[in-house]
Amino acid sequence: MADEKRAGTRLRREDRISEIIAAARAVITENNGVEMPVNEIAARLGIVEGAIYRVFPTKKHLTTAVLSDWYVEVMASYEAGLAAITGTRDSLRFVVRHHIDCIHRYPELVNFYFGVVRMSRDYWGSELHRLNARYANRVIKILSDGAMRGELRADISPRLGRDMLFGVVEQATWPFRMNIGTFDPESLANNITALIHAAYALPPAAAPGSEALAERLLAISQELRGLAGGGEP
Amino acid sequence: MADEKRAGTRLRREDRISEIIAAARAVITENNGVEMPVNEIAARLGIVEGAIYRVFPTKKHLTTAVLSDWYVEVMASYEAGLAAITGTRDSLRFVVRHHIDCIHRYPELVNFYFGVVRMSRDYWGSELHRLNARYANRVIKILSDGAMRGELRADISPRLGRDMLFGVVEQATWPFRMNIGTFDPESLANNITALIHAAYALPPAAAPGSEALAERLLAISQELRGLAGGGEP
Amino acid sequence: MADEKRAGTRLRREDRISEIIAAARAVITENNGVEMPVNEIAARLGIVEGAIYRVFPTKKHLTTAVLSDWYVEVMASYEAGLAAITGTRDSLRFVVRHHIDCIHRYPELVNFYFGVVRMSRDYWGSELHRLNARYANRVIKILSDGAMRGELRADISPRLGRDMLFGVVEQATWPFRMNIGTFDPESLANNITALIHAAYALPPAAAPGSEALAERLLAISQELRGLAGGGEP
Amino acid sequence: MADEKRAGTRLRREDRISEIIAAARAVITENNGVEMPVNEIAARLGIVEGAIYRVFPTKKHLTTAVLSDWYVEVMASYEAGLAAITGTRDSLRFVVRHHIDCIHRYPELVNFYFGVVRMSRDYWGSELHRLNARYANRVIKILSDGAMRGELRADISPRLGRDMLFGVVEQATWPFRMNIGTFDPESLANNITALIHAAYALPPAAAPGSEALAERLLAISQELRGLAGGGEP
DNA sequence: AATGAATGAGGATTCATTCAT
DNA sequence: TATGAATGAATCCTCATTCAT
Repeated sequence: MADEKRAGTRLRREDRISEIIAAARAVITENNGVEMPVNEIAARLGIVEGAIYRVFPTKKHLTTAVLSDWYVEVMASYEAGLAAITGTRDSLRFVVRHHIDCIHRYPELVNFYFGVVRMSRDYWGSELHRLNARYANRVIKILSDGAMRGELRADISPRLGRDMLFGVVEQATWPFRMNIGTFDPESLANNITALIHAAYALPPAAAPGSEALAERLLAISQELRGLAGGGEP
Repeated sequence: MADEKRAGTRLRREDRISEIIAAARAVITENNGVEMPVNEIAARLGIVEGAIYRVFPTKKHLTTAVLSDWYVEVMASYEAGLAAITGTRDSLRFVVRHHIDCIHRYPELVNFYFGVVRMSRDYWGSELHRLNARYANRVIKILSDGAMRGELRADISPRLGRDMLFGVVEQATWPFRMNIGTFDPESLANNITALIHAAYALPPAAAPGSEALAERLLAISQELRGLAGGGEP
Repeated sequence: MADEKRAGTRLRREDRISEIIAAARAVITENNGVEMPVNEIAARLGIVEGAIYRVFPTKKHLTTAVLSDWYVEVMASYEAGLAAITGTRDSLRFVVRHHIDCIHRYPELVNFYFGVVRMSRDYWGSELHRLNARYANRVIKILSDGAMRGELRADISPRLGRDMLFGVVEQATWPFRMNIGTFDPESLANNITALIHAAYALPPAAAPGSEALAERLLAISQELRGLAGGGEP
Repeated sequence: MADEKRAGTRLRREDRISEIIAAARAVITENNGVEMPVNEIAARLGIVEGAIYRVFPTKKHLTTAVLSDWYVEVMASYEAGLAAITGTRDSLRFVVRHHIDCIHRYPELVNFYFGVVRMSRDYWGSELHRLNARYANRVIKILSDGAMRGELRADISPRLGRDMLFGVVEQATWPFRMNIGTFDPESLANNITALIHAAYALPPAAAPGSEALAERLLAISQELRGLAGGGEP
């Protein structure tokens, strides 16, 4: 596991940073996202713990580095993908699918984020919190744009839609993240998208094609038919 | 913090158990649901740690006792309330409201449950997991009953609805649970209920007057066109 | 395991003593002779630990009671059996077989005796030590009687024979006592008896008919040769 | 007991390891081979317990290190000595003497080995068990070589001889190891060697000069003498 | 005579962080 | 600048024994 031979290799500061971050990520993965002991990171690199503290003054700094590094990676495809999509529903679907895929690929990092980082005292206002907001708030934008264009309901805050989206994904993938279940990304994404979209669809009262409307159109058409004096079908 | 005076009070086993559970709950609360050190519990009661281990063989046993005790408390009003409600939407609303109120009253216990217990290796299959399932699966029943009665869509698993409900509540109450925000239980419950209900409402495709209605409107419009005598395309 | 209902049954002191001893023995067995926690004894009887300390002032007293009780049991058949045997070899065989059978039936108690009791600071001079001496010294008697009758060598202390006998049995049954092997009492007893007997047999130098006998045979053969009148080499 | 002055001395890892092993050995000795508390080891070195765990992940690792280190020390003279000896009896004697000397020099370590290590659940198959087997099985080789050369009996497993040898030494040195007696290594070794050798000597039935045979030969020679009518001796 | 709650002195182990070299 | 040994404060847990009731 540890690379016993190369201990003490002198690296440029940047390389050492990336190396540590990569090792830390591996350690998180190994520990199922439950913990990230500094000594395991050092052991994995064949360096001593002190060497890590020379680069990262605190474990929290390292943690932040690891996760924001990961965010950068994840954000790239996320924002690029979103940029190429216009429709409301397609955008939602993209976000859902992207998030699900992300969990599918990095369940341990996600667990770490959910269980350790997000739970900590000073997460609020931290860099990671900002990154997460940037990630999550794209959903707010999609929903509020949809509302502005008259496609989606405007009576319920898009923030709640954001919470619903990430909440349902988090819950639905829990057995998988706990190693006691699996899921099919494709169908899960489809179903969640359908639910979110339906939840934010224009409410029945306003939608063309509600039952009441149908009745009224029917009535009108019969009246017209009567006016026209036309024969039976 | 500790009640220095009453150290050594001789209690009946049952009373000691309740006392320890209560103290443990207080310690969880004090620690914002992040941890529950045994020594703090003992200190709070003015007893030694060993006295706790005489009653609970393991910290996990104590944890389970604390949370299942809490579940019992919470379940009482939950199941009673549900029993008194019939309609799908009302039932949903009740669950949402009840869950939200529960978080509103016991944010630290909820944090503890989410961050510590549910994250642990052996939660799956534990007594707490069963209790939680009993709590959560009422939503599945509501949604599938609704589907069976033709009120709700049947094309998406009610399990996802359950995940959506608890997921959105968990997300939406996060700032409050982290002590950095507030929320209004009433309006949050209303909005979430509306979203869930809309999400599981019969989708346009299934409503009388979606495809079928479109066909009929087409036919009517053509008829009208005929009545009007016009010949343009 | 514990007899939950009968807690607090008021017993005559003697009955309580026997009960505790029996439970302690069972606890030792359950723990493979490694330990004998007082709380397990109490739990097994459905009484409290204090009740045990009312009868036995100290755990050591209880331990002694358990083992001397066992010794009494074992001694009965041991001394009766020995009384009925006269020959040196048969006596040895009886002791060996009896000891082996004892280990075969009570491996955990033997482990407890070997590993816990015999290792303790104050075993020397204790009641158990005396009992053990009484048990073991029968071998000394057998060997010294044999020596006095001229059947066995007298040049090596019979104490060493005793140590050899009990030592070899202890070693040879170790895998069985550790739950990682088995043994056949019959053949093991036979072999050990043979070894001990051979070890203490009159050594060639002392036996009528070793060196001396050889000399005499030589003389006789020469005499015979003379009688026969022959002259060949 | 603790060397208060030199606390915190910064040592090279290797030196620290040796130091800890040496201290652990001293602690075992101090405790008569009954226990080896980690805190006493740390106190003796003027370091904190954690410093020990940085080097030995587990108390069991430390224990193994201490004892295998000791084995190495003991093995050196053992195997060298054995290599220089050829005869069966001399080899036996060497092993017995070596083992006795070992107990004479390190009674507490031997106690620790017998009472703590060998009694533990996972001793079987451990490194120490292998080392011990290597040590003990030399006796098997000596005895089976002797049997193959026709010097020793082959009808009883040499394994039993090994058990007899180590068993009798363990028993015979017990009072010394318990600090309640002494012994003379030289004569003890001689006697034990004699016993073992006699035990495995070719059994009387096959040996020239058994008593019965001697009697019969005597009878025959007298008869012959009578027949010959020859004069008195 | 009996109960059983409570003690207290350990014991092994973990881990982020510091600091002498 | 880099090393890596050492820290120290926790943490969970055990168990023979005492003593108030």
